[in-house]
Amino acid sequence: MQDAASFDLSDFLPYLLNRASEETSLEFQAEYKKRYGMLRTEWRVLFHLGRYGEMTAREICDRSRIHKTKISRAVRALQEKRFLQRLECADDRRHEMLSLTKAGCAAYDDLSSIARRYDAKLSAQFTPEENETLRRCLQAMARVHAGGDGSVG
Amino acid sequence: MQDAASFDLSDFLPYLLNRASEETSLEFQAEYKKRYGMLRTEWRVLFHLGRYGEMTAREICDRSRIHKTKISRAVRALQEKRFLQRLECADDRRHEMLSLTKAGCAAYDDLSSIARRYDAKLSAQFTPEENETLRRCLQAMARVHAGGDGSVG
DNA sequence: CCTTGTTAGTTACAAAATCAACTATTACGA
DNA sequence: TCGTAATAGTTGATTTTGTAACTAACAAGG
Repeated sequence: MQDAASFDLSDFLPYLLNRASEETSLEFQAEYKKRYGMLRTEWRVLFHLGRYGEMTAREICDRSRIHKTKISRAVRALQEKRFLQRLECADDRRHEMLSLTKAGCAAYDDLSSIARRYDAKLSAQFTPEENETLRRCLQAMARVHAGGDGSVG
Repeated sequence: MQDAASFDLSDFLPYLLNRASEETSLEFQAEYKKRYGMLRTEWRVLFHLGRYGEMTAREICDRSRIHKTKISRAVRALQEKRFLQRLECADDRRHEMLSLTKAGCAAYDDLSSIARRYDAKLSAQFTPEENETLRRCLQAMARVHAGGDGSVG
């Protein structure tokens, strides 16, 4: 244990990331939980559909890196809440196009505006340069692909 | 959904943090899982004891912000793996002092050196300034207290 | 001392995540 | 066109977590 004396848990990036993630998630999680009874995966699926338009479960998987079983259950839960609808594709009946209902769009509008305000509040404690660096580093580690296209349809 | 068109999921800090956290955890998680059959909480408890010396479950709770039930279960699991031992305090029998066994220390040495190498690898993709900023921002959001004392005992 | 309150830690039960196996549909190659 | 493989998605069994209720030990006031 001697040579590790200089290594503190708060110096370990995965730990810091995890702690920051959990702290910042809590406050926002309360919103979609309390207001819509949503789970985290449900919120994410809702967000993907609201932000990027209709897509299949598979596409949400690829973009979000959430496992397909979680997606499957979240989709069903959102459907039961009448927030999304499924439309079987005629050309390949393995696919189902998912899209938000009116109620789903309303929930998305509501939650995404809360998200934006919360993000602004978090960012406010840092300078623009710090924010820029922070997000760049996080994106590098997260391997986020979500923005890398134009399929906003 | 119109006014949210400018708000991308990859701009949302809690999301980015969560994604970066999960990505970076995976690789390291594989180590303590594969080599010692440990869960994340077990690794953290091990780390706290290895790094900061013997302490009670309560102290680990306070430092790590992990819930006491998780600590309780992790402690039992580590004990069953013969990585830690409990010693009831004579003056207050509600407390138990936890400390690592020889095998626990060995596991800590092994894993913490892997952790340090992995951290170095992650950091290597950024400049020193970026790293400094990244860690400062993360610590601000994580409200990490772990380093704020001298009780290395 | 005996009630009331507090702290440390555990346990029980419900909710959720994970992993593997499964169905249904399409694609491809001999 | 028949058999094999691949893809999309679901379901079930097992783990893991979270919430809340619980036990045990101490503290403090009457």
